[in-house]
Amino acid sequence: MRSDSAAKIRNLDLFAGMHDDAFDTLVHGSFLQRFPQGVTLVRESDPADFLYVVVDGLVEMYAGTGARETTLDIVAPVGVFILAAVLNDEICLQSARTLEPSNILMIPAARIRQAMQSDAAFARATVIELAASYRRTIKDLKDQKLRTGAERLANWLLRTETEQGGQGSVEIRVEKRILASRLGMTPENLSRAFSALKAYGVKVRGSRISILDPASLTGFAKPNTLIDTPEKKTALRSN
Amino acid sequence: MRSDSAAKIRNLDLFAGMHDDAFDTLVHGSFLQRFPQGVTLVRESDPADFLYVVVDGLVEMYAGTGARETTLDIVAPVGVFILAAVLNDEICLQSARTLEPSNILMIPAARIRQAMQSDAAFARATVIELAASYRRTIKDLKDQKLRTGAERLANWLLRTETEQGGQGSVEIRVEKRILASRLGMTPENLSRAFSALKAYGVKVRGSRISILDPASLTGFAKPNTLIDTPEKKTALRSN
DNA sequence: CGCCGTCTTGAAAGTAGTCAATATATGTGG
DNA sequence: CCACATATATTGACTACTTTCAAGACGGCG
Repeated sequence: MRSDSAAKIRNLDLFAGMHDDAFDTLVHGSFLQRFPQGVTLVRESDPADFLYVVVDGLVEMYAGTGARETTLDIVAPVGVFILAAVLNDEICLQSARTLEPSNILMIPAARIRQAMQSDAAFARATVIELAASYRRTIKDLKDQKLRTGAERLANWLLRTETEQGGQGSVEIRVEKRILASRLGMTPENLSRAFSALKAYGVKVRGSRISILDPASLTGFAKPNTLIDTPEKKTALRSN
Repeated sequence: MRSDSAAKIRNLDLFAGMHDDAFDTLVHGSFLQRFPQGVTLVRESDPADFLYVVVDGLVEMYAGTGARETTLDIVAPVGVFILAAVLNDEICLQSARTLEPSNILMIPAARIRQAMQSDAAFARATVIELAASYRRTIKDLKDQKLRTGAERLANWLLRTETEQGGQGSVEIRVEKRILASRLGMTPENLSRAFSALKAYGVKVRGSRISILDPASLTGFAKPNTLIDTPEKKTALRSN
């Protein structure tokens, strides 16, 4: 593993408090591997044999039933996924595929569970990260149950604008059909939602969205602290 | 605290592995209190000062934005709620109110966090319970994003029939408007969903639902293992 | 009994999904 | 560099699903 990658991972909240030897044990059994775009890393109902860390790239978490399919999360560096399944030695509830060429660290599940036993700091960090991921999912559920598609989009735009530095515009980093799925709607419906937001000063040019009248958009979106405020810890996704 | 209540709590997966003295410390600072029906125990955006254990009764977890409101979970004995908020010392994302007269154990949040530090078995149990709760919420999110209202109801009926002993019928233990909210629909829509399920052998008489043709209902519901299978550990809810 | 809240049913409107056609990108090979 | 093939994005028409509003039915309780 290259040392900058190692440093990245070491600094993850999840691993930062670990003893050096426990961390070394974890990393020794692991693989850092490069995957091209569009590779399925995990399939739902697979046993969780590895904990995955997105070191570089972008990974989509998704799930389906027969015909329908939905995107549950998009994991950016440095993020973790299928932590919950690993900890409880259960099958995965979500599939994962790369949206870009990605560097992925794969840590054997058994080593993670072992580190939980042997390293108290790791156990505590895991609790904190797990709780944060859990709270993010509850927020997603509230977003889904309490808002219309256009409202979800409007609030996503406001959150993402802040996250991207508050420049009054948002760059969509994934295909719009994936954003649509993440927001719980069809691509057609996302297009229409963007059209509807024109009235509140939202202008679309390809993947670049301009927010010309933030006050107006906020008035429509009615953002809610208990849905739209990011959790303190951000470097984790799991299932 | 009465000794049967104490035993109940002691046997919760969350506390079962703890050392006796750590458990005693936890319980000593706690209150076991009886609340009438309809009492709000926690309001969303409150700081999480206590971990709550439902010893007897029934508690609704709900949340809202301005006008709209939705039920996120219904916690039965012996279940825990707002664990995630307690662990991360964050504000609650959900409100809680009693649906029945209930016995509730309130454990000061500081003691829980302290027990996390001092008792490794408790830390591990917390991870397992938290992961299970997290996975349940992901299942809820999938249920919500991938299914129509009638499908959610059909699958809920099949799951609940099994849970209640497989007698070919289901007893709804809460008001239908609360079930409707839990399933992500209006009361009117729940009524219509029940009507739609008549065609698959579902008969409604008050709160008693008969499943006359399980095969037919299953055919409509298309249950999915990755949504409808209960997590191994069940004695926990948190936020 | 009679009041009150819940539950059900109906009609209308709003919201979202499907299907089809067109437009816009993206990428490939000539 | 262009033409083409392919995939994504948008738009329109239609259908399906869901909510809202309103009225009536049912049921529990003083």
